[in-house]
Amino acid sequence: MSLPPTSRDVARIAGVSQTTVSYVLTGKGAISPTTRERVLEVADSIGYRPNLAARSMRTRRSGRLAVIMGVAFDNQMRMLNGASQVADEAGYVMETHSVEGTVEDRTERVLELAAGGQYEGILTFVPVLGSALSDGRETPPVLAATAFDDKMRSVGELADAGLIEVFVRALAAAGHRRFVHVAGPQGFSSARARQETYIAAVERLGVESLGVLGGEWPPETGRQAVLALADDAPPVAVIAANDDLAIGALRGAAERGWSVPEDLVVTGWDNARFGAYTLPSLTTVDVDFRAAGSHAMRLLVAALRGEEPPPRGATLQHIVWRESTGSAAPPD
Amino acid sequence: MSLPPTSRDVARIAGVSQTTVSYVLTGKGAISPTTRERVLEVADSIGYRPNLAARSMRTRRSGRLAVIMGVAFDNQMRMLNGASQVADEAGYVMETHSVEGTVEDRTERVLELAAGGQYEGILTFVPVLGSALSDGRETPPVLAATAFDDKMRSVGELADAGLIEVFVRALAAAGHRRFVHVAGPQGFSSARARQETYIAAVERLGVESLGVLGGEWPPETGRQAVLALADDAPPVAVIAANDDLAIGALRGAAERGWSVPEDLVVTGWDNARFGAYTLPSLTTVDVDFRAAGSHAMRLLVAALRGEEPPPRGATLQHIVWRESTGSAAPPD
DNA sequence: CTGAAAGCGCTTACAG
DNA sequence: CTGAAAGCGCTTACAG
Repeated sequence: MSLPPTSRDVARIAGVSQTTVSYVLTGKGAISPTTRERVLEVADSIGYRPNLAARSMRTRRSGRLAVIMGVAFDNQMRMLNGASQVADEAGYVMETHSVEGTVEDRTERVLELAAGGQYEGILTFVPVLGSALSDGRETPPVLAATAFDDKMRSVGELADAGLIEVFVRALAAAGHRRFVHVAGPQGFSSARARQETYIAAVERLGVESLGVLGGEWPPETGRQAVLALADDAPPVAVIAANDDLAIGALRGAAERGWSVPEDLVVTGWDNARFGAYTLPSLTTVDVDFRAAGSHAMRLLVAALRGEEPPPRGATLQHIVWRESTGSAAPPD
Repeated sequence: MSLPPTSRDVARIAGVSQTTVSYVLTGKGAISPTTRERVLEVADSIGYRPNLAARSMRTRRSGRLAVIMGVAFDNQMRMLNGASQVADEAGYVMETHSVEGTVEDRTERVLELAAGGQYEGILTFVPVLGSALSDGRETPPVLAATAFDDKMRSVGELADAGLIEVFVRALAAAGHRRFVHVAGPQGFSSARARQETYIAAVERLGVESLGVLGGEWPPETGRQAVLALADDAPPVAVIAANDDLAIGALRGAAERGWSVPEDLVVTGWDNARFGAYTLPSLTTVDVDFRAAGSHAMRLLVAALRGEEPPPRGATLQHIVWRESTGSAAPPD
């Protein structure tokens, strides 16, 4: 139960000053190879590891970046991967914090973290109030990697729902005249954007819409949406807000004896792992969450260095046409 | 770009000592309501927030717990939920760190975190060398919430593969005589345990095994495994190491014109969201990852308080029988 | 009820 | 090439 060794212990044992130990460990100063060797040996033998809190208090540099995550989104893992790699390459350690509660709770938590002096920069994957986000050269910078409502700044790629219109257009071109949207919860700007894009698209193309169903993310919602359709609904095109809803819709169709893609076609969103293996396989939108995470972290690192924000790079979304939409060809 | 306010700033503006500010903010000492009020007001007005690094250095208590995660496992999110809630209730802040690299890299990272002085306890969801784990009353305690190999201590529930034998037994009782296992990567003790349990079970029951295929987690591996079976393999029971492999197997069966559950039956593991909606729906093992996370965190909190480790509670796994195994009844 | 002072474990001018 | 000393922002005996 003894206390962990400090740099002072190393110094004493090695017969040098604390200064020398510090120089050896940080690689600064000019230390003779002999001394250096001895210090390293002692440090290793007594298992010395620097106390990061003390170091960061002194240097006002923690070398640490925080990512704020919600607790329930699988896709965050992929964004995390991308962000983590960029942070690594930039020489930062990235930590993640999970937050729950209301948007006010989450905002408060982010403010605490920002003021806690332990992070040089913060990236949030969950929505917080705009008041918590940086707009200038504040320290530490706080950036959001997701878009949820108009009060928040955001990198925004993930809320882009333009491909919904491409779905509707391509299916209309393939002869479909009747559509329905199975929406996600409207608290998510991604879900809202998809719904709005759907509504605008059916109107613009002059095809019939049986309306907007759903409103939650789980597959059961997709299943129920299809079970709720009128018996004479087919042929109908189901535009689902994500792949979970879409697989639920496939199941619902089978339960009603409707075959896909003859009676019903289905599109999803997210390119979940299972989508290529459903029966029939699922047409969807591949979202490069990893790239979204990378890009968000790159923005943070650029802000940290006072550099220009890097350009967006290639688009993060593209349609993956599979069996659930039959022969609806990509429009080109 | 000005520095954040310190407790010294608050003291100066409020016309009191730093001591008084500290007492007000920590709720210790006996401060008059008037003074208390004024300090709080000033602190709020200048947006003061305590520097946690300084506080923790002084108190040697950070109130913070770290969870170490790998980057690629969806199920971790659920474990995190459970752990987070327990930490919260126990009055700790929980942070997560993502680690990559070899087991040595990860071990080193855990050791750094343990020695960094910023956490009162550490829980790892990814395998690390046993040398990084606590066995006694070390500070901070480091516990593992997952079992990967014999060198590591672990809470272990997640590596329990006993239900594989229940699958084999129930399917044999329903008349199945030919089995095959689609394994996960053997670097995971969960995958290895399932494979070993499978091998022991087919042997004990005297049923035929077509062998062990697979060796990776993605659905494509499951599909390939079924495509690799001999034409005269059916009727065959496919015991897959997880649901991703199982949905791949379903797809492979369809591609070969084999119907499920007539020609082929399939079992999965994990109770993924999609499993109730595949065609046919998937028999699987529901794993209460949230409870596993809760329990692991409870163990950590108990260690922190010097209390006895809490008992395991109810089992975390149970079979969910669905369509992919036909009429194989649970052996109640 | 309040304050002066010490010290947590580091790093970094500065002096030699 | 090395060391003595100051100080990062807090908390906490201790004194009054």
